[in-house]
Amino acid sequence: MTKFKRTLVTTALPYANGPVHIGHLAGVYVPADIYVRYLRLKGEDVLLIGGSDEHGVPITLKARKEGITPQDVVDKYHAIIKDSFEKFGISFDIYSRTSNKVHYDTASQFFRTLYEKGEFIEKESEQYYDEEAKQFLADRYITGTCPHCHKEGAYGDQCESCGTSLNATDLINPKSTISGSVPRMRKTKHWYLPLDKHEPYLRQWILEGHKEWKSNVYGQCKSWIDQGLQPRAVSRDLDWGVPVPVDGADGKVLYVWFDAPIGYISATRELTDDWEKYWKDPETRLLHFIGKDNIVFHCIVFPSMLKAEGSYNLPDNVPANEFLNLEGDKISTSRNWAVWLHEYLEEFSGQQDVLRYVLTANAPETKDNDFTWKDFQARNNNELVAIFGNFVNRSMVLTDKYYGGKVPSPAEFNDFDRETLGSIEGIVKRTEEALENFKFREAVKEAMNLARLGNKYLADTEPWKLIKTDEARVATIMYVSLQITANLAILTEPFLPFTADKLRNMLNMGGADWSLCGKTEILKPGHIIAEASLLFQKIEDTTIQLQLDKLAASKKANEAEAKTAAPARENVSYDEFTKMDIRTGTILEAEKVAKTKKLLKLKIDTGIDQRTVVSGIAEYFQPEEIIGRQVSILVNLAPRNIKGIDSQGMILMAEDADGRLVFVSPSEKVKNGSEVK
RNA sequence: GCCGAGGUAGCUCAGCUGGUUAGAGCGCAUGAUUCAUAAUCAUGAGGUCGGCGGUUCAAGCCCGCCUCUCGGUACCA
Repeated sequence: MTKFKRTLVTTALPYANGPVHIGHLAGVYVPADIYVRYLRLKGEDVLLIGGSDEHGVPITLKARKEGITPQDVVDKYHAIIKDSFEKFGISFDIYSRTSNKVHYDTASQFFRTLYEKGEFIEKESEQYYDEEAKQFLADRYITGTCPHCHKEGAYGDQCESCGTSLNATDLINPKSTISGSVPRMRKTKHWYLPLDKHEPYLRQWILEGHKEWKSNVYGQCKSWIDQGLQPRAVSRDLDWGVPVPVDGADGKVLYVWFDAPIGYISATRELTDDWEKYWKDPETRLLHFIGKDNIVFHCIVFPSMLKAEGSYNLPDNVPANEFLNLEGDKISTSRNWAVWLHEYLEEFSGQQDVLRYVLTANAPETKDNDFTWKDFQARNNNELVAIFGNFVNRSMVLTDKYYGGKVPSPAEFNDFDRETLGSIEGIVKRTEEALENFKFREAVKEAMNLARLGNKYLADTEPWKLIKTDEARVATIMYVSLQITANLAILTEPFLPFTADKLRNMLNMGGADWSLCGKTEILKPGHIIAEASLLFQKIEDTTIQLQLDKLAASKKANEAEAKTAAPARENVSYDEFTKMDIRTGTILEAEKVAKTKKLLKLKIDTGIDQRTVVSGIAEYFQPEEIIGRQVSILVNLAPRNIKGIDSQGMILMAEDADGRLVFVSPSEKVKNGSEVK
């Protein structure tokens, strides 16, 4: 750390098509905020940069669906997100957005520099074009029948029914969602960033130069680099985003992944004229706080961009976290399985620090973690209330009772006093060390140990007994207790800023100064402290139950939705139907296709012949259990080679709401080759 | 299948380059205590460190095989 004079911390830009939830907070913003607050308290030069990511196709889709403009969508969510962060005390130096003019300028300029340096490859490819709307169609703008499960309404990039990721060109009967017309293939030109060109550098820089990165980050990078990097398109045919700033690029914008990380730079520019010092001076340390889904962008792609540009620093570390689950299930925006920050702020008004604490103590630092309301309650009641809040309250109430709220003059310290005061420094040191290594879970636990120390000190010295016999001794005890309390008011500031602030007010001690941390005469004898009020409140079972009920309702709504059958497809004529030759057949042999997860190779007696069919059912059936089974098979489907095997036909399956596959078979045994009609 | 990250006490997690009886917090039990939001403090119970095999004087840590979870990737006619 000594080689750096200042630090620039960026936080992943939340996508402005919805509000933010506890997963965002736990993985990125709370750890970044803790880190930055700590550095600031130490008087270091540090900036915390954030902003909303406001481009990309999902936002345009959402706008279309709601009949408003993309700008309306991002305005709405940017405001909600920004407000949530502010209220949770995420101390951004700036929280900006990528629809700003500064960002357009910065991103264009960045693109132009790379363009002029010849850092891009130009490639032409064929893509769907909507002739009515006169625009190219992003994958998401195309719907059609899924080539896998044959459900209608699959998107060009993914079928939501079977979950398969698709190429738009694979869709059967593609349709533009913009005009409803049938799109045509048309040539289009795009620019690509040749990541492969940067591979040797990345290999050296990360795999040799940054072995200290977290194992999840390092391993992920190694995996990507070893798999071989491909050129990545940096532009798209779309009208929402930063226009590609070269001639002949009408209707093209920067692809969102290229545009978004430049948002970090734009935001810094917007904040200060001195921005280059933070981005280009090698004595500045660049840190990206992100979730694990962003590792490849921040460790491979963005550094390649910065390297290609030539004048920027590359990140010194990328402390990425894993994911937070909620009550055992993946957090999901679309399924409304989340604790939304704007809702928490209303339902737990004034209790931001409780959530900050729980998310820090249980942060997904090394693996995915689970957030449960029961744990939330327990940590509040047993740790914040019982250990921290209680100790502070005890020392202050006793001081008030015995000394009218005035810090007493200590008599001589005995060994136990000295030992207690002496161990403060160690706690501070261990907290600092954990913080500097991005081990926030450990850091907050260590900070809480200071309150534990206080409770033990009081229990062992028992001033409430001594007050009757040895007043001088009590003065010393209260003095020591108050010094611990004062230390807590500084030490907990990065984690629990609202509480620490309240505590410092109670102690009349002004702003936090980290250099006092570990000192044992922060509050001088005679100093007047204010009246004690409780730092934390107990959370009752009923409050927790309310939250659990809310989640249960969400789950129920999801289930109801899953039960609704998809609407019927477009009518077909009888002739069209009879083109499909479906027969009954019997499975003679079955074996797993090597090196695949889902595929079984089946030999079917169709009554006409014996043929081989590859079927994606291995996740639901063991080969031996289906031999002899009668099935329905589409026998005149054009053959296709899958994993080196010619598959001649398709077994018909019914898919249950949970994705489980079930054979569609005759209810009684019939002759093989019987027609299904 | 391949790549990556994990699998350590009921729960959440530490365990440095392999080295004495494997640790912490919460929960649980018992005792102490009453200044404090029935909070606190002490003590204790509880683990074949995912499984099997190997290297070593010595393995949670190294090697091989297997298994489960999460992520990436291939595959689903």
